Amino acid sequence: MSSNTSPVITRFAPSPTGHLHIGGARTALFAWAYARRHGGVFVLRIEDTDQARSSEESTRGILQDLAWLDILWDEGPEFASEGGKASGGDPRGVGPFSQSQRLDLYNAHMERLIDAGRAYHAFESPEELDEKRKASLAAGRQHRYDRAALEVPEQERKRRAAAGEPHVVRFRVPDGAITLTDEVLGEVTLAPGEVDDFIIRKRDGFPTYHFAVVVDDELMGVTHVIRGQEHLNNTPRHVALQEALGFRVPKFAHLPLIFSADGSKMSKRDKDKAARDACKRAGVEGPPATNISADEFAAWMKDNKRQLQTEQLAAMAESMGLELPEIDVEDFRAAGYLPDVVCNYISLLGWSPPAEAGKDIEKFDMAFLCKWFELGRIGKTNARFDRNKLLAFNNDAIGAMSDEEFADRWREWCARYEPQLPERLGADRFAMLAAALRPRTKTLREAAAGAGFALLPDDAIEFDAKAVEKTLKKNDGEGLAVLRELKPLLEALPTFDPAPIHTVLETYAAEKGLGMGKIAQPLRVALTGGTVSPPIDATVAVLGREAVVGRIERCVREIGG
RNA sequence: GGCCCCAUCGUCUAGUCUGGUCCAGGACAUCACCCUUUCAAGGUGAAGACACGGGUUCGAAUCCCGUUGGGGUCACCA
Repeated sequence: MSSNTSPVITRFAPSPTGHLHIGGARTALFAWAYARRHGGVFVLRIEDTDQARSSEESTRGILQDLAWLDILWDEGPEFASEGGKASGGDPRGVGPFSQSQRLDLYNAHMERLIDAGRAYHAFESPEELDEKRKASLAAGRQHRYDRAALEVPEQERKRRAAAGEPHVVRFRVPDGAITLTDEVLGEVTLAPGEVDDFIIRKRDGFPTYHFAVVVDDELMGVTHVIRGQEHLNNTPRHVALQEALGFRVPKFAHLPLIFSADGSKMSKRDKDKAARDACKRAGVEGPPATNISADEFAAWMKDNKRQLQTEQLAAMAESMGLELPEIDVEDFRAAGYLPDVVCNYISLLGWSPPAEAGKDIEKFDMAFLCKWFELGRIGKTNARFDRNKLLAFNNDAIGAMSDEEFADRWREWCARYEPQLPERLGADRFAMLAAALRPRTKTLREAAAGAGFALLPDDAIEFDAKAVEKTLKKNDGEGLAVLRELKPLLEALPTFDPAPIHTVLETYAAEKGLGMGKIAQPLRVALTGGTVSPPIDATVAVLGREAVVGRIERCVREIGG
């Protein structure tokens, strides 16, 4: 970086009121990439000024999700990820990074504003304001705060506030139009009177978002504010505040929003919707999970706006065999997507690499993103999230891996979501299965599902009726005959590895003048109960001699009668 | 509803700023065929868009205006 330009400082500032949403992840990714590209600093700040909704647990979850995506912050809460990489810290001494710990800082600047007459105490109750709002609405007027508090003389306002009377602090918004320049959208102007005297300190003494953001961005030296477009209308407030406080005005870049496939804004509600629709389709009348009360369920079914807890929805989905749409970063992790693929895909939502980077490049890694990311190439139009494309990318990434790497990644996934799977399989069979499954699996979860046949006890295999008919009974039971002849051949094999198994099957097929399909399919049904499994030699090898012989015997006995 | 933002294949997008090289390129999805030991994957090919209407210009996807459509936002939430 040249020495005459100030370093780039970006930040991601989530409020810890829930899980990290995939849209939030993209915001973080862009802010991170921009800082990386310019050799700058990426700060993580926790916006927990809403005491009622913020939680420590959410904060931990968000840090974990970011670390999983490998979006690591230079400054912010200290965190050691599972991979052992440390993040956070405060080399410049601009912390703490939780707003709830910065109250003194906010109050100091707030007092300056009040003393300068740019902000004032207001004593109306929330109920009072609510009534005024309703009255405006009923009269068909746009509601704006009427500055009623200013009718109380200044000295009296200060006296009452000092005496401890409950109050808020409002910013006295300057009269003129407010214009800001956005790096993505260009100039945006709000006419005079569009912004009213908004609250900057709540009754509970905490600053509102608007105030805290402005103070923190200044104190932390943030040069580029990168955030979602839903904040665009807030930005004039921030600019007005920055000017009143004598702060630098950072550059702004408002990102287009991410929508669900149906065109609505992607939100946790999508899960409620999917679950509710499923309940309606199935005609469910009582709560399908134990962590939901009957009343709660009934109210939720009736009211499309009502939301259940993530855990409740998960329990419901589990009991109904339902797949909820992925919304949170954690959802994608659980669904078996690779973090680098998720980053690759979401970076394409609203951004594309420049031509200098290469022609029509879509698949790239984090280093590429950091090398080429620029605000000027962020689009203005909202994007729909296309799970199919993400899935295709994930599939391609898995396809490009070595068997060993896939096994490692799958093992890590299993440790979190299916810990019994590698334990019961053992290292050798796990590796063998991983190699067999890798070319035909799109997600790590899918691989786990495909491993089911190897996990079941031999006598628990359920033979699919259609498969039995088609591959075993048809043509006077030619499939069963194959099984009977194959059993001793397989049993006699000196080593039970894919290669010799393959040779035996091929030799047998040649002798009988049969196609591989006539042999592999009956065997597959006998061993797995169905017609879908990894290549037959791998399927046989993974199960091992004992299980193979046992399963064939049982199949012949039960189907052959 | 007020205000603000946006508008290229079904979807994500390249191209728009610096009009002509664009009868618009890529990717995902779709369809067809090939391959095949199931399921996938893979290969080849096809179909598919400049929202509409006015300007400006020799020439507009690209510039201007309007219409329509979509979205965001209107809290003592962030």
